[in-house]
Amino acid sequence: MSTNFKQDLFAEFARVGKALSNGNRLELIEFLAQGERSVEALAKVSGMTVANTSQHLQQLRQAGLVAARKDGQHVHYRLSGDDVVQLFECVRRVAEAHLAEVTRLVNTYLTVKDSLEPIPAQELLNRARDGLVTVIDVRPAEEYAAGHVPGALNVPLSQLEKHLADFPHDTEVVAYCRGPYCVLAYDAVARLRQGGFDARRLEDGFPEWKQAGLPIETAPAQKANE
Amino acid sequence: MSTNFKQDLFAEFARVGKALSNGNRLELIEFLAQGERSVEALAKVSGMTVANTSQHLQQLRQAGLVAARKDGQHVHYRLSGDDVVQLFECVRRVAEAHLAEVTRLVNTYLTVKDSLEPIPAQELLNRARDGLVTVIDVRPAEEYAAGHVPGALNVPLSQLEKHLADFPHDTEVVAYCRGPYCVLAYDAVARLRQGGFDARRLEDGFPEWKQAGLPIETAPAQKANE
DNA sequence: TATATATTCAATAAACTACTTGAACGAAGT
DNA sequence: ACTTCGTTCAAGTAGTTTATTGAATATATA
Repeated sequence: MSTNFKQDLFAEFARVGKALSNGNRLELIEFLAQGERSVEALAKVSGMTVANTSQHLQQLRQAGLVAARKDGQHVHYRLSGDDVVQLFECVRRVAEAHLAEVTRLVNTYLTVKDSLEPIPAQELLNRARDGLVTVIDVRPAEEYAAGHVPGALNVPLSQLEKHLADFPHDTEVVAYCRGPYCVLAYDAVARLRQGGFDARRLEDGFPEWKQAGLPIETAPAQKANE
Repeated sequence: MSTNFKQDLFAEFARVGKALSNGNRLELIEFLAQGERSVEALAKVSGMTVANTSQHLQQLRQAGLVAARKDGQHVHYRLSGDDVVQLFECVRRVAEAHLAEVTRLVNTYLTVKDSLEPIPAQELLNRARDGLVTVIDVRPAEEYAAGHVPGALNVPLSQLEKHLADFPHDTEVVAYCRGPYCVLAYDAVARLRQGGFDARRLEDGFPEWKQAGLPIETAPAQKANE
């Protein structure tokens, strides 16, 4: 009886693990870490069919990781708490630390990574206070609107080209996006450097920034495309 | 190509999730959080056959969560890092917070839980410094030897009865074991209270204590069964 | 060298998971 | 009432995981 308790309990814990056991679901979690999303938006961004996406969301919900809100004919999913972001980051950190294949992948695809010397969050915060740096958020406008680093300009990657002239050449430009493995910021920094800017990438992305308890801004403070 | 990177990467992360997707494996992780163990010991404690245990350990190893050391005819497994303990605790916390079934199970089996008012780790540390409390570690001797709360007496549950007379009636007695859902400390506190002692349970167990960065003692300081 | 012990490997059946397809449902707009 | 749209459900197939069993491997002991 008391021996069943533990097994039953751990079987419940395993439901959380099971929810994390599929790459597509992890990708959904990562997108949901940016904010609430409709099924369609999640399907589009993850490259799955809508039906397939719906089923995965169902599984995430049964494991308690996401919650749904119905609004008209749309259903908006969101992570059920900040602890889920933390859990995701825990998984990522363990995989980075102990799976050789992860480091191989990172080295293969992100060869630039080392040469770009990412800037730690705390350091960016200090410099931004002194106005020594221009911060740009290269995520889509909706993700920026849901929350961003204070004072950051929203310059979606697609519009970077247009706004190159707006950036100062005398201060450093720091770009960030969805997370440490989101390629948006990598591409942005590469382009900026090509244009002669002193550009760097923020270590990690917005969810990690928020998770670390650093200040955030939810109102769209500045738009680069005024 | 850059789109494959993310999928490949997340598929790797999912291997970690997959390792966590089975209750038996989670139980193995919990035991390994106490220290190194042989396959046989793990099989015994988890109630699985040795072959079955070996296979699950294999999977944990492929996911990078455990590492093995061969010593004569024994193979000793251990967690591959403290980050794995943290990951396990993350899973547990999320399950506790978002799965109704977990709270139901806890309320069904551990009805005593609320009435025992567990003592937080930091508070215990403060009181122990002032000698206001007797701390007992009710885990088996080998787990105690691998690390324990400084100054704690090792009184395995099986020997509690014998040593009841050794405990003081004028100071509080605090018991701890493997973790928040390990029943050893519950049983010990129940027995002690029955004997008229002022007994409480430490919130969480030894792995959580260690994980919190609190001081630990590895040499067997005091034995209750001298 | 023979034998016991600890662990892993291999083969199997039963159970489960992922993805696809097409239909069903319910809310909004015409 | 009818159509459209976003989402979910249901059924089917291919592939994967689990637990069991018995054999294989390797290390120590006699």
